[in-house]
Amino acid sequence: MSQKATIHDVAHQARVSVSSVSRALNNYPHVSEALKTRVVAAAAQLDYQPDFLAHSLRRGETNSIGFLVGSIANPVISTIYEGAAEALATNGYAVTLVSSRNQADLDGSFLRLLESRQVSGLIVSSAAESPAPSRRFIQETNIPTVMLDREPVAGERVFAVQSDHASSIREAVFHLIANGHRHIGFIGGPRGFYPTRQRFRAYQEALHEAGIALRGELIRFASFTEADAFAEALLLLRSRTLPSALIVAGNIILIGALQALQNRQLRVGRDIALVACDDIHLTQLYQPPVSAIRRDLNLLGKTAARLLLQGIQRDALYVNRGDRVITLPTQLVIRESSDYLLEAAMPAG
Amino acid sequence: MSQKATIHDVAHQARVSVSSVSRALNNYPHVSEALKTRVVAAAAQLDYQPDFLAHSLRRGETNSIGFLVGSIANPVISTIYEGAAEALATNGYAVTLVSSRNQADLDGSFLRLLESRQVSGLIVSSAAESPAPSRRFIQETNIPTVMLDREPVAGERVFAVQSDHASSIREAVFHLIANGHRHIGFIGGPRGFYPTRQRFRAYQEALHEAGIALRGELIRFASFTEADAFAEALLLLRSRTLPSALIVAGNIILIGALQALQNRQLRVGRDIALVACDDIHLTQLYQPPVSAIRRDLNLLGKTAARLLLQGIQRDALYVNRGDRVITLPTQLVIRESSDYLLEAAMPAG
DNA sequence: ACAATTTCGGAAATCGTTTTCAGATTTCAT
DNA sequence: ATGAAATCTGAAAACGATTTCCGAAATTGT
Repeated sequence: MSQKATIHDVAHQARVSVSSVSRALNNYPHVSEALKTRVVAAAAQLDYQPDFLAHSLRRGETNSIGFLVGSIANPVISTIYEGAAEALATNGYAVTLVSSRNQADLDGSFLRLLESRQVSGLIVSSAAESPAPSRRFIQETNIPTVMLDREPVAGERVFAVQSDHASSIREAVFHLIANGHRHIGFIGGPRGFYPTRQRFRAYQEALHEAGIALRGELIRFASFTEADAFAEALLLLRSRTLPSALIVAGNIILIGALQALQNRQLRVGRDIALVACDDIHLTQLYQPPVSAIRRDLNLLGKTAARLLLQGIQRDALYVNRGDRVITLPTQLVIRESSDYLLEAAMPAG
Repeated sequence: MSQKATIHDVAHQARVSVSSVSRALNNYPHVSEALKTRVVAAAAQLDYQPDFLAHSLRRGETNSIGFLVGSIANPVISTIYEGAAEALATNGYAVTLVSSRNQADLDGSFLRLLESRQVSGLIVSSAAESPAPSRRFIQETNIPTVMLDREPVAGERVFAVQSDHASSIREAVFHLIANGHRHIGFIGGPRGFYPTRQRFRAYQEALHEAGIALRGELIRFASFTEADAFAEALLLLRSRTLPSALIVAGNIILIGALQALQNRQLRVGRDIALVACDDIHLTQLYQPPVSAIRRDLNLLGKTAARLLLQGIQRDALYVNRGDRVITLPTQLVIRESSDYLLEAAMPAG
């Protein structure tokens, strides 16, 4: 059968040299119309596609992006991915996706894999935090990198897209307080995890401003598994003082929390108020619908892609830190799960 | 700074020729221990990593897999992906993921993109069906391909992993009938879509066997969007004869169906029985919990990966059709949404 | 008409590997 | 000791593109 046509075949067909073919096809200056049309015709006739590997080897650029996630089965991450992938695809980039299965210790080796594949840029949304080898890698590599909802490491070519978790958490806390709640529980993800830190700090600050003392027994942190979230939620719901409201920081955590609430036979929106982070199908369809903090995940992905492409193109241009971190807004959507006044236990001493 | 070390640097360092380095590192036969240790030492010292592009160009193999999906934000697909990706990663393959955003007309160009990237194999889970250009591509390409839950096209090197939708749908229909239902509605995905066809056929056959006539007004097909599923479900629920039970074929469809049920103020598990396909978090946490057809999605992905790697390795070996299509079991999980007897309208004349 | 400039085309080098080929060395049997 | 076979090694040719370099041709200016 017809082997794949090479540039030599095209050159032969068009009766010109290989270099002329290359120039004509990559529209270089100083190439006559006549030659150009002849070459394009020949290329079309032979259905010539430049060899990707040879092209990249010579050019030193692969036109592909490495994307590291903790788990693509997480709906938040997969939606971000879709946004980024669309923007990247329209710019001619393909993306190599690797999942570390929420095992932070694998991040480093996956990043090295991507580096060895010579990706032109990196988008990172893995679990690893602070003094992890993967962060050192990002700091030291020369590959432009965008971190998703993470504290960006130092580095000229490290960018970040974050969500403004804090303001919506504040809003949620004040919303609950306004509805009469004083015992507001909090279940977060891992403590080292950037969104968890942001959310928890906002929770603390808002309570402090409202003059409500923090109660350690109403605060729990879980890992990234539903099972663990379930266990922590259960512990929380068994604490001496049952909270009248609960803030659940993260979509996986929400699963575990709902399981725990059902297990304890607590009716959401009656026995306990619930506010979730990440507005997913589940929060909208649950009975009663669950208040949630919404953000435009698709935009988040698109923004990451845009930032990365800039970082790749302006190879040498200096970009100051202000432009290297973008924070997108969030929005509290109040639904039945928390939209009621707490009758009992008004501070009537 | 230290440019990346090449094989020449290693050769120089070890005072041997480049070809010897290559042989030593790729442990070829007939290479002396002395030379080998010298080379490994030099390589380690220079932190030498073979250049991926040069390697692939020469070897004619990229050790990467192309993965085409309609949408990775679909939790079923992303779970399958995770399963496949893990198996592929442990075998040294990276995967390039492309999403056609459920636009079947884009499939062809994405497949060509993957081909031009010279992937060693393809896993395809796109929407496109029957006489689509993308199917012709798969039929004609020389790249080993695994189709996920699709009717495989003809071709020596085309494999498929499917789920046994039919048996669980039958079981579901009989379960509903046993509980007293006679008006059982069905909402499927696109008609050309393989899982829909399988499910619908089983639905038809089961009703037929039970001697219940099909009612066209209780059957609807939706596209892949929730909005459309919602619209179709609403139409169904407004039909002259309200169904007492509903089978919902697919997780996106389920979203729309639940919206429609809530919109019509029909209580699941009381006013209407519900059986969903795909057992996702939503079905388990919904109140009441929703009966669902469960399958091991991770295994599905792993199986696809295994099949593909076989197809890549046994380059010339003939594999007969029986071994090219694998069907995995499904399982009906009955929950409160359908686990009750229909009191009214017993056939008591 | 001649020199100076610009435009264009082709041979060859390059990217960093793997692999072929053949020459050199060693092992082994006789 | 000698020839054949087995083992080791290095030079050079791939892989398929891009890019440099140089000379030929065409254009321009005087």
